[in-house]
Amino acid sequence: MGFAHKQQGTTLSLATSRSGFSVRMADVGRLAGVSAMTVSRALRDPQSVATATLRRIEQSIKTTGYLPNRIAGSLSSRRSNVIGLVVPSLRNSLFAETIQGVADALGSAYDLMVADSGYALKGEEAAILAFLRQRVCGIVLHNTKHTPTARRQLADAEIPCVETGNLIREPIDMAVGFSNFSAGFAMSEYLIRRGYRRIAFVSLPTADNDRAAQRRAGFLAALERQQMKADSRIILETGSGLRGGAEALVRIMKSGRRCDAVFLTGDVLATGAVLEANRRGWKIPERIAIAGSDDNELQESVRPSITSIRFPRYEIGRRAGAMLVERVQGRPVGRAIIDLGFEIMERESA
Amino acid sequence: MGFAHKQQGTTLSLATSRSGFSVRMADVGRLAGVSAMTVSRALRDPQSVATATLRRIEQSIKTTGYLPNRIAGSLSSRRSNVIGLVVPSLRNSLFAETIQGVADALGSAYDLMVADSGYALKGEEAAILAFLRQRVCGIVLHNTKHTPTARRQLADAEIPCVETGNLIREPIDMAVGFSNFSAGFAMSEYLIRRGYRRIAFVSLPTADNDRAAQRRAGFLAALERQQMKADSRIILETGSGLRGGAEALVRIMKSGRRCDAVFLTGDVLATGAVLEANRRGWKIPERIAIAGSDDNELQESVRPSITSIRFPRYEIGRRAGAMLVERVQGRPVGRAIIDLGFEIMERESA
DNA sequence: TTGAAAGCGATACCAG
DNA sequence: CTGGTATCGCTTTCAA
Repeated sequence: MGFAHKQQGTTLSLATSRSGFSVRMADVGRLAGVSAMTVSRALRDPQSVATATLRRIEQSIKTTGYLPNRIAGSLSSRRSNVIGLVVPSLRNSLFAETIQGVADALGSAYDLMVADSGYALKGEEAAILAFLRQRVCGIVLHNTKHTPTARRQLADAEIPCVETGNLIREPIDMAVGFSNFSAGFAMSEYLIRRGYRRIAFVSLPTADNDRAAQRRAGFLAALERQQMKADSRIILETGSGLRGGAEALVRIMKSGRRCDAVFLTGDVLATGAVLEANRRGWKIPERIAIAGSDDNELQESVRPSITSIRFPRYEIGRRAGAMLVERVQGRPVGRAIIDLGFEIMERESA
Repeated sequence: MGFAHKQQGTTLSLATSRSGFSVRMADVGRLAGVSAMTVSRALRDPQSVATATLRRIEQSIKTTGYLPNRIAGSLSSRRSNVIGLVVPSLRNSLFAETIQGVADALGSAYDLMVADSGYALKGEEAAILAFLRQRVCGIVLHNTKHTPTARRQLADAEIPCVETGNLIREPIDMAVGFSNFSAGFAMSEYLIRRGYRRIAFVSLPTADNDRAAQRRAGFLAALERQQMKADSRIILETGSGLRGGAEALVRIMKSGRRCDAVFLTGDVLATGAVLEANRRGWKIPERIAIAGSDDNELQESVRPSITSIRFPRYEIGRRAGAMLVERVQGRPVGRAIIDLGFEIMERESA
């Protein structure tokens, strides 16, 4: 139900009748012998109030159990303290890292609203509109591809916005992330350096996934640079989850194509492949080497442990949140595009 | 920065000068030849407005790009459309399931604010206070243990509140979850039924974790019922993560105590134990059987696959969200305590 | 079916 | 250092 249900009497019998919920600034002030205005100041800039007054106000807040009404404050100041975050999915632990990073960066001064796009551009657009109606003071998007409407609304709103994940050249406002192209390129080079010559590539469907598409592009670019030609028969897309990785590996091994390594990028594909290889008795990396991405504790613990790319997802969230806060507070932010890079974790599988 | 930065002229040059952000209801009304009041009605209850008027208003909204200001609406109606959710951690995929469930239940009519308690009661209290300041219209807590202050504030606030997870007898308001005691009991009985006689128990530290404590209590109760006495030397607590499970298993195996099965409950402990057993060549379940909880895709895919308890975390979130919405909308909610149970997934490891 | 007036509970701005 | 007054943009309430 709504808030402030109690009767709104004009007098205030202290610390008894009302819950802190329906106490207003004026009530706190009355008890402290000052106006609501002074209470407001005391709360937001204690320095600007005489110490004696401040003490009385603090006491008054305690006895009344006053809880500031941020809705009123936001309306009045035309500025909320809520930040909105849109991720493709709330249940995916990849994004969970970033969410936690953003939350940590906000601290106690800002609150976090979240929504998932359901991996759909239209979903993201809807979430953005909902946030704008709530007059969030900043937005973090996990993605750099958006509908035209979303871009326009965001620009019109004139609130700071950070796009995270796949770095692009022309962010709406700010961006922090890494280059999927570089990541694909780097892993490809790593495998070549290790002596692998017939490398398969597996990703989630690239049609609606610019990250996967760019990693593949990077992968191919690295091959080309080494004068190696890609075998399109062992470049595939697969479903998500451990199963997706397992199936892809089987398809490759049964394809009849020569292949000494597989780079599976995205989600837990590589783990699925390793588990499947273990089940079938295919020796890793002797029979087939395996490399992955989106590193996590599991890839480190499974046997053989998986060589993979680590993306700084938590750090991305933190930086995004921090940049937003800086901007909201009017402080200038340095570079508007931050590349946090990635790291190749060398392990047993490749 | 804040919202509505543009100049607030009194006249409105259509669809040109202003962004939808600084268009107010009155502006929309003026263009449609009605008052702001009628626009408000059209938005919240289209039926109550003449169809011709409605059409003009819709048109006007489109051309002006009007975006309702929920802050003003909430202040005026003394009722927001934001729901607050507190989880121990945002990065843990266990809670991510519940978060997604809540978000899905809210649909597009409500927005979701999240905060993490950092696994601390004080942290939860702080998050609750922040939500109350934002005047959320309902709260979901992932946990049933709270500080006295938190309980009091929540009760005073008189907003609906759902506690999820470990079921308790006396919820602040509503509760949905499962019994950790029953879960521990059930798995214990399962193992006994399968013929195991010397069963070890591993959990995260129970000191600040009522769920773990209750699962252990359930485990012990089941042994007792079978006249089996527990061997306190193989009842341990361990750190979190795959490593925690691995270490616990090693401690048990090297303890010199007889032991034919281990029930590791919480997080990914069981998976860690299985991977460690594989590394050391301890045959599962012949040498040692292993059972877990918090089932996930991984436990199903690892070899041997892990027998474990599946908790309906997504469903819990959904129900919690749905109950909240019902209550916020003033509809009566049936039972205030819902037990969604759990399921034992029989697999190869025990 | 529609509108005018009076809030909602804070903050901005200007005085004192 | 403190207070009065006018908003902020919408909804409630009552009247037409």
